[in-house]
Amino acid sequence: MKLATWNVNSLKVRLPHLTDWLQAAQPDVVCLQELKLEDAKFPRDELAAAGYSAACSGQKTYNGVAILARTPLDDVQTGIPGFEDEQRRVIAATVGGARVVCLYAPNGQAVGSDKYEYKLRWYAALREWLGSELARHPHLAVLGDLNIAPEDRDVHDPKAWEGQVHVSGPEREAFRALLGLGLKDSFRLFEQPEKSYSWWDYRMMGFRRNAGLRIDFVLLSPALAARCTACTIDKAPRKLERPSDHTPVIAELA
DNA sequence: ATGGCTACGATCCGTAGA
Repeated sequence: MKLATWNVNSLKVRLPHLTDWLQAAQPDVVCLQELKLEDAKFPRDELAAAGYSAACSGQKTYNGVAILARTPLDDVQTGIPGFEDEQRRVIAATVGGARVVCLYAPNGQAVGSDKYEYKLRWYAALREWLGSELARHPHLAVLGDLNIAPEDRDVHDPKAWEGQVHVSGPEREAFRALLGLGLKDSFRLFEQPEKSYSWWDYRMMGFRRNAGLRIDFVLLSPALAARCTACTIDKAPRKLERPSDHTPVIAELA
């Protein structure tokens, strides 16, 4: 079983890339972020033709998340229970015996800003919720754009980024708190190439210079981590014309 | 030099992303 996550940065613009990639990569479950479209405009028919059913929680212009699967999606839930939020950042569903949580974490804009405080509050609520989800669902997979680079090796230029949003101490603590629940960063279960990233700035030829961050993750509960045989970053879609600034991350489960 | 792209929804520029 292949589980993947991809921040597509506009599903409308990236739909051709997505359908080509589904064909090439053959994932079983795909978590998408930054759809930037309302549910009424979700391309359900095109994705069904590609062999995927979908659950989505979209909004105009900003945010928006979806889960695609080759098999039916059950018990779909949106948002973090008890955390009031207009922004569509969270969707969960049961698929193939696993509980799958798809996340688009807040960006945070700048350390100390209102958006940064919102990011930390969002993470505090997320941690509480995922703790109870882990107790309820031993087979839990948490995928998405977490907008935190957890360690310096996940940052192309740690000196330049020091103290900035995405790498600040409180953000890294929030990430570690998820691992503290028992979730495993599946990418780090395996030998990986140095300077592996999942996002590159559109500006300054970020991709060509490999000036990136690793901010997209497949986190697995202990039971699923034990079944994980690989986790890879697929850079192919980032090389296309008009790419998303993020590229897919894929975990394989035996 | 705090910019540089890209998407969006509004106009021919502002907001947001990371």
